[in-house]
Amino acid sequence: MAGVSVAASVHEQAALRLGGLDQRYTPVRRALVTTLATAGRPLSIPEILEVNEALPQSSAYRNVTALIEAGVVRRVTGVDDHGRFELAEELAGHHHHLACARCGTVEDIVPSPRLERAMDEAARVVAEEQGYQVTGHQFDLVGTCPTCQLAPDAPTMPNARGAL
Amino acid sequence: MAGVSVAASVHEQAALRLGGLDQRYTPVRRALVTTLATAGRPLSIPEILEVNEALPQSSAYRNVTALIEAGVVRRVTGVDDHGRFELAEELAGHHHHLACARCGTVEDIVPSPRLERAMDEAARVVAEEQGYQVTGHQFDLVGTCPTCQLAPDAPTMPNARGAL
DNA sequence: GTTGTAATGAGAATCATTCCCATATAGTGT
DNA sequence: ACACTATATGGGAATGATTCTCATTACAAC
Repeated sequence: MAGVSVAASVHEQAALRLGGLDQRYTPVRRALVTTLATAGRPLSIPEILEVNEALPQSSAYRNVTALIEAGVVRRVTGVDDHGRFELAEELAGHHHHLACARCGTVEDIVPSPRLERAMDEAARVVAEEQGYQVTGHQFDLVGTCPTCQLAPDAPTMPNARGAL
Repeated sequence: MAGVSVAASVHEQAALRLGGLDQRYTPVRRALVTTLATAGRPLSIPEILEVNEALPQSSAYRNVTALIEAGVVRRVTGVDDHGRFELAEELAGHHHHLACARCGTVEDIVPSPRLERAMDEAARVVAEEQGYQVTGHQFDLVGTCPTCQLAPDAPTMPNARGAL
């Protein structure tokens, strides 16, 4: 556990999926995967750049996009407009999110199997009624995080425009 | 829109909530509320401008923001980055969304009471574990809409940028 | 009507994200 | 190792949505 404590399978999967598109698993991409894998929550590009100081913005965007196309990463939309990114569920496991309406932070949560089943079923039924082909669902909770609960009363933060 | 078949109570509520913040329920704001109320799905600013041709962009953004602050409108984030807007649940009723991963369109759906109850419960449990104060949830389905299913394979549609 | 406050609209400014392109690097075959 | 070709990189310019600025206008209360 010197530098990176990321399961080897994650990197293998990433390399494999990129390879399928004739794309390489370069150092920059490996760094991105490592960053996302160790974060435990979806990160925005600015947050990724904070962790990888030498990484140019354009490379971050370009490679996150490449990883998304390869199915290694997925984009999460939270309370604000910032794109946030996390490893695809096949690599990180299925889970949901808890977003703070004040500061915009998003955390991972794991729902009960029962709820999960109910949601899957509901998804199928409702979507088929509309003629959609369902490819996934998103169940996100919105609230106020412990930190922001303590803060006096910042007016719902600059970021957190009209969340639920 | 002429005859405007929007429940009077919606406008009353809007006026009331704006009034509470010393803000007026002006013609522009009324037009926005009417547009959103009759759409039946969340609209992006470009879409709103399409319906209200004479409306300047800056007024649209400014007033949507004002309506959000007054609790009349809420922002919805779908598959792409476009902000989409709809009437607050207190005015339009609680519901969820079905988003097309291709073109980004978002439709309203009404889930079963059973699922709704399960989600509320799960929300409470999970959030309390994390010390959050839950204020709401969001259950969105992602899929491919009937129209996009027919299209060969446009790579995530041009819509992702402009209006619908 | 006068006065004060809020609203409007046109355009400038901001900010995240994407695009462009010249250079660097990995992978492959020799 | 050598050359060759495709992909990746990074710096900066371009794009596009959203926000801000400000002079002007409309409304409400006096």
